[in-house]
Amino acid sequence: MRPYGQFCGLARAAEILGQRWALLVLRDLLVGPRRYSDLAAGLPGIPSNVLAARLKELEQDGLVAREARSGADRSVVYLPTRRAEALVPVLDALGRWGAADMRVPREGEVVTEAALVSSLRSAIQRDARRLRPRSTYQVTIADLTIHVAIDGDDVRVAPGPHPDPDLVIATGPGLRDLLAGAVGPEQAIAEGIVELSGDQTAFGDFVATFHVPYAST
Amino acid sequence: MRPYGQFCGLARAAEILGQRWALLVLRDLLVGPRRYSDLAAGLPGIPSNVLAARLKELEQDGLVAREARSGADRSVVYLPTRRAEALVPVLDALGRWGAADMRVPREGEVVTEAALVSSLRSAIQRDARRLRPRSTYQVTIADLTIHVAIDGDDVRVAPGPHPDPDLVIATGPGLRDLLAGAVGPEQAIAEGIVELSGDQTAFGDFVATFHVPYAST
DNA sequence: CGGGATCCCCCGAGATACTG
DNA sequence: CAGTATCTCGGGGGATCCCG
Repeated sequence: MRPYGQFCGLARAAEILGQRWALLVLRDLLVGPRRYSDLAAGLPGIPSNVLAARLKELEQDGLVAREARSGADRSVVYLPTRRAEALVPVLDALGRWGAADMRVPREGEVVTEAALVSSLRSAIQRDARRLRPRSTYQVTIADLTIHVAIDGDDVRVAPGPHPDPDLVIATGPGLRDLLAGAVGPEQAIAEGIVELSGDQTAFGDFVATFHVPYAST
Repeated sequence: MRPYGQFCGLARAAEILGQRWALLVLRDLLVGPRRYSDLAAGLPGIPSNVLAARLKELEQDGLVAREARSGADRSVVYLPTRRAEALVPVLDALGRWGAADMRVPREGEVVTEAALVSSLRSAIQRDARRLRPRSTYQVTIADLTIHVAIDGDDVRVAPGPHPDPDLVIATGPGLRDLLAGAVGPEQAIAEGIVELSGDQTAFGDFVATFHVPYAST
């Protein structure tokens, strides 16, 4: 990591986070602890040596901790430190900014589990008017499944299915338009952007809970 | 700019802002319009070809606009677009995060005008209790001079001297401790971290207006 | 003199293979 | 499973040159 030679917080941040793949490694770790091979699988295209180098650097910079699990499963697990967790609101803001002119996947772009979870997390509107105080959702895109559990102001987004979702939503990249409000809930249903099963009256609540606008101009 | 191949706002942001020097070029432009040579001078160590390449890419990405000034001074000026301005709160947060474990300059690190202005801007506490509703300050570090004008909740930080400052503050990298609250106003005076001239009673107001904490642990 | 373009060198990323 | 080893290649670092 070549230094910028400036006594400046932004320059220091850029030295760490400007490294190739660094932001995405952190994004994945901030969704939950990951093993080396989890990370490799969740970051299609990352060269193995680059992943190893990033993890080593991020550990040295105090953002990532290695935990060697003992016992039957003696794999190595990487987890974010408190310093990395302090980045969550920053990465959320960065992600929303980047999403502002992201409407349709480019050729060959994929959606990963961490991308989906962190996108929805960054989109949470805690003050949204809700139809119901508690609700649970399961969202599927291609072969990915995540879930959302809302309890009052507490909104949780996490990987994997939900044991007992009120509503199951199957969708695709068109979800982006829905989050931006460019497509309303009824229109999304009508146009087949989403397929619902379960308590369909909860869908409005789901849509109101998340928002990531498009760039104004 | 090699794509990450993920349909994800953070990945899109990383493709643009993860480029070497990109964040610092934007930081400088967000302080004010700059000519090519202004940028080169404000970013010590940036290779000329890299600056040219970044500007071209940032223009293509819709973050930077070129404006060819006509008339006597027919220089080219670069300015941030609205899309770049939407980054201001994000870069502020990033800079504060980076500053959280930045206490002392590393060997050879310098302070630039844009670094100083944007650091102070990101540190503004709009809800700070003030001794006086209006006040103006001039801050000098080495050969750099910037100024601050406070009018109620309106706090402005800009390059250059102020025509009629209430208080002139000469300081150095020790300003970092002051912003973090690790050193109080009186202590800063006593230890020679700052040298004041003018209305010294305004110094407490100045200190209360800006805050960038150190990392907790 | 401002605003770049060009050249060469080298590091770090990409790709792939291989090992404890 | 968790990396290291090796090779290639594009882009950055540094200096110099060029053009209006």
